[in-house]
This record gives sequence, structure tokens and C-alpha cells, in this order.
Amino acid sequence: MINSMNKKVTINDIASMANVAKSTVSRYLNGGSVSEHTRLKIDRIVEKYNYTPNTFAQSLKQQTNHTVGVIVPRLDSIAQSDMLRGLDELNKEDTFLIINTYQDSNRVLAAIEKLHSQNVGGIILLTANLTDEIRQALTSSPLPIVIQGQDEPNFHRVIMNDIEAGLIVGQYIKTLSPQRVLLLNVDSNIDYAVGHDRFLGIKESLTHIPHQEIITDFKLHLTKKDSYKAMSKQQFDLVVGATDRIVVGAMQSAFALKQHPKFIGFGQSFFSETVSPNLTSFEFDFFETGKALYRLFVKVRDHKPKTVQRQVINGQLIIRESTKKSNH
Amino acid sequence: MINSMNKKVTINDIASMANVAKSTVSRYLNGGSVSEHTRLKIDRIVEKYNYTPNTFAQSLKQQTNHTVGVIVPRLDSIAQSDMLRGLDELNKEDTFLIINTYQDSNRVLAAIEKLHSQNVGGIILLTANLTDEIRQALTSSPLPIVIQGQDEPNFHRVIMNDIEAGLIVGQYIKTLSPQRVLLLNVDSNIDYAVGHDRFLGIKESLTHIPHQEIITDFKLHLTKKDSYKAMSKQQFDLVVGATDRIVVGAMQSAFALKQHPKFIGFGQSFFSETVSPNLTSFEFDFFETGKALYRLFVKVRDHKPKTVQRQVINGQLIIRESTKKSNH
DNA sequence: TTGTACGCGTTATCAA
DNA sequence: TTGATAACGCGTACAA
Repeated sequence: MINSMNKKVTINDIASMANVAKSTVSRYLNGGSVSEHTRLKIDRIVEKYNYTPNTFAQSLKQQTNHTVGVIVPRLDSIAQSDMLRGLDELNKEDTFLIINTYQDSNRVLAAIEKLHSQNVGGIILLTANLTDEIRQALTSSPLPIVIQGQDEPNFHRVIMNDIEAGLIVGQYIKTLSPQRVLLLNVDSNIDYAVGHDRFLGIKESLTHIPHQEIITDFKLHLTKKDSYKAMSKQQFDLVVGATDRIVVGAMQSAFALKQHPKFIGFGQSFFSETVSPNLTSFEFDFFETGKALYRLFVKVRDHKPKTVQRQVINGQLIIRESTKKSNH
Repeated sequence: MINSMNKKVTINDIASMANVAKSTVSRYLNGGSVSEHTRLKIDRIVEKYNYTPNTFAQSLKQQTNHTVGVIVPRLDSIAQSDMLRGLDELNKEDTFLIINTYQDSNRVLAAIEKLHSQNVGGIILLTANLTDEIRQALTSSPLPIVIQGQDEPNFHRVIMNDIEAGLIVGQYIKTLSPQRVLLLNVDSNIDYAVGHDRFLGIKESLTHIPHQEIITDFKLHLTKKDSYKAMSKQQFDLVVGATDRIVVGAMQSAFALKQHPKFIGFGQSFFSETVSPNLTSFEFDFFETGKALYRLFVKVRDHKPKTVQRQVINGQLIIRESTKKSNH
């Protein structure tokens, strides 16, 4: 192991040390027919120098490679890092080239181009939002591509069942019999799955219950400001946020105003178990989602299915203290 | 842009379309001497087909490349993702190959080997802990390597000034005049910079103040259990944790026990501003740390300094509600 | 079973 | 200024 790192040993070196042709070594390496005798000879040398093939030469020759570009909107999120962990979990021989776009769709476009110029063997795109430019770039790519996050009809994808999530939360809301509900949503142009799908069932459950919907932002301090404004005008006994992060912002506003509504969030995050009270939240298993993504990617890459693949991940409602009778 | 993606155009294609030799195209691409006439000819073709060079062929030829392996203990942490952002910020032409080791030192070793077999041009290692095996692997590598996190004398490194941090926090603790202090530390064998350095100054400030030190863990539920045990035996009026995460665990225990000590943490995390009360914490700027890391890496790679490089990052104490007079 | 020879896309050397 | 040619490390027809 140590030696191998100092001066890259090539297939030629191995060949000459073993007194065989390099093609023999190549066959040895790739499971071709080699006699027992030479096999043992080469074994020793390869072992001794801990030979590893030059991946550049391999990729160049084979016109394909096992590097997969993964475009991710952010890294400091349990959802994203769990998905990456899921990818790692199933992966044996691929290398992931992770590009963080910092939630900027221009960077997504740049990332797609960069990955192409790097000759990756495929792309996995985690995203909340696809622009037409991005769709265009993806469509014109010859690479196997799988996306996650939005239900885009023309792309192989893994999506979260946000519609069902909203329905389940809606049902649960009814059992709480709230008097006045505050909905903290996000712009559906920024994230359709969240802003639209996720809230369909919730709104339906509120047809006969007084409620107010506010469009806020994923950023904590904006959520804090927006919710504070709403909650100081009138008091709510239930707050439903599009994400856990948003709910945490609302919690702080509520505490500042000495209000104690119930809270429901979405997502699997640090927050649900670090805030007091612990947060009732609809959670998806992003680790499994990552595994599903990888499986789908491999399928697309290796079998080139003719029909567009679509896989849906379900989640579950985890009830914690924040919707218990008294939480102050 | 679109065309380029469909069928990789090579330097040969360009050459034959322009009726020149491929070596001429190569010179054109790399700033060699080309006549005005042929330059224009090639310009058009390259533009039209949006030619980009095959990076594998380039790396193979040049025996070096611009891929830098980044080994990171975890991704779902502001500290880590801010450092990565810092790397991105300064980088122009390098590609980062990020490997998450999930805080497992065996995976670090595997990552180092994998990166070598991938022929990366260098390694940046973010770590809390170096084993002898890892030191050995790094030492025997011919690659430029920079580490962050531990003050390892034999490696080029960027470290956080944990000693000074402890002193500053120690000074601040004195101004709070606590009666009984609980220190929640971690095993210095697991993270020396944190477990040892960070607590030097703190302990010094407590020579005349009753205090108890407990060795706990980075994991939230363990911290919760350990701190609950300690706090149910006797009451503390100040809790100092090795990290914000640890303090959050202690906070939950305290609330469960209806105790309201002051809290001080370390680190720059989601937690400090999402828990109530907001957490007083000693914070480092990990974005700047990432930039410093990249600068140091480039320096090491391009200039191969003979002496071991060591750079220290300072932080500052941010005072929030958790050490205010009354926090309940 | 083994070896020779060629090509993958690029850069570099050397003549022309 | 140009172009033919070799070389990077590997895999693979094809021939022996």
C-alpha cells in the first residue's frame, strides 16, 4: 500500500518485471485467461508494488467512466447529506463528484456544463426547482441523468409524496380541532413540490376552519420576521410550516410574544429534536431516498429504459410534544 | 453549448474540418504560434462545435491533474459545509472530489487510498483525529497534502486557536461568578484540539470555583443522558459544553429537571440561534478557514515549501441570551 | 495461453 | 508557422 503511492507503477512495469507482455498483465487484471504459473508470478509483483490502474488511461480507452456528478442545492442539511449517504451506501465502484450550488439555479447550469466537460459518466441532480434553461441543458445531454425533488414529467426521477404528506397532515389537523391556523408556506415558483403539492391536503382540511396563509422564505430570519408580524396581529393556536426550519422561526416569534400555539413541521432535520418542545413533523426517509436514487440511476445508465422512470417515496407523520395538549 | 454535449468532438475532428494538423489545433488551444488565417479558421469550428478538451487524455498526457480530494468527517454541519464553501470560493480551475467519512477513521484510510488510486492531484483532509495508520499513509504519499483540525507537527495544516478560545471563555466565565460549574467535555483521544486544548484555559479559570467535568460524546442523545445524570445529582448554575451540540443536549436535560443554569458552547452552528435561549458561544469563521485552507494547499502544491506550514485561525466569543442574568 | 500492434485524445519534440 | 510522429497507460483484436 505504501509503495504504491510513491511512484505510480504501470502495467508496463509489472509486465517487464514478470517477463510477460503487458497484454498478459491486462488480461490478468481483467479476468482473461492466464496460466497458473504466470498468474502467480504476476500476483507477487502486483502485490508487492500494490499496483492500481491509471483511471485516466482506463477512461480514455473505454470512452466511459465511473464518475457520477451529483449536483446538490446545499450540504448543510440532513435531507441532502442523508441522500448522499444513501448514494454512498449502495455504491461500490462509482465515484461521486459533488457540486454544491448554494441554492442558485445559475450555478446548476454551470455545474451541468462543468460535469460534461469533465466527462462524467452520468448526473444525479437534487433540486427544488428546474428552470427552462436547465431542462434544455439536461434534455440535450447524452448522459444518463436522474433527478430528485420535483415531479418533472420528462426526466427519470425520484420524488417525495408531498401530496399524500399534505393529506395526512390535513387529517391530523382535523383531530386537533384548531380554532385559528397559521400556514407558513413558500413560493410555489421556488419549490412547487413544497409550495403547492404539500399544501393541497392541508388547505382542504381547513375549509371550515379560520386560517391565514403567509408566503415566507426558507431563511430563518425572514421566517422569524414574517411570522412575528402575523402573530402579533392575531393569535393562532396552530402553526403549520412548510419546513421544520420555518417552524423554528415561528416558534421563536411565538415565544417572544408569549404565545403557545401547537406546531407542525415538515422534514427530517436537526430541529425536530433540538427545539423545545420537540417538533411534530412529517418526515421522509432521505437515506432510503438516496438509495432509491442510486438504484434508479444505475438502472437508467446500464439499461437505458425507453420509458421515463418515476419513483415515489412515502413518508410518515411523527407526533412529538409540539402538538400535545399543553406545551408551556 | 448544446451541441458539445451530444457527441464529444475531438481535436482530430477539429483538425480535419479545418484542414490542418491536430498539432496545430493543439498549439492554437494552448497559446502556441498560429497564423492569423488558421487561427480564424479554427476559431469558427471550435465555436460551432463548442469543443472542450477531453480531461482524461489531458491528465494522462500531463501526468497531473486538477482534481483535489477533500476528505471530510461529515457534511451535515455548518462548520464543514462552510469550509467547503470557502474552498469553492477561491477555486477557479480545480475540481474537488469530496469524500465523507462519517466520522470513521477507517473510512479516512480507505478514502486516502481511493484518492490515490483515482490519481488526484492533492488531498485536503478535514479531521478531528489522526491515527498512526493515517499519519503513515499521509507521510508515504507523494501528493501535496494539507490538513485541518489538529495541530499535527509533521503536516502542513490550518488549525483553530482552541487554546486561545479556552482562555477567552475562561476569562468570561470569571465575570459570571458562577457558584458551581458543569463542564461537558469529550475524550481528548478522540479530538485532542477540543478535548484538551479547548479546555485548558477554562479549567485554569475554575481553580477556585467548584466544578465537575464529565467526559461525554458528540452525539446528542448520549449528551442528554450524561448531563441529566450529573444535573439530577446536584444543581449547577453554569454549564460549559465542548460543542454547541453538547450544550443543546444539556439544555434539554436542564429543562426536563426545571433547572435554569447559564450555558456556554463552542462552534458556529444552527443551534446557537435556534435554541431558546439563544446560545452564548465561542465561534470560528469556517468560511475563512476554508479559504485559508485552499490558499495553503495551492501554496504547498505549487511551491513545495521545505518547511512545514502552520496557520492558526482565531475566533471570537459571541454573547447571547443563555448567559444573561435571568433566562427563564 | 501468450504476444504484437494499434487506438483512445492530448501534448511535445523535431523537421520542414 | 506548420505537420508528422512519438508518448502518456490501458485494453483488445488478432495472430502466433
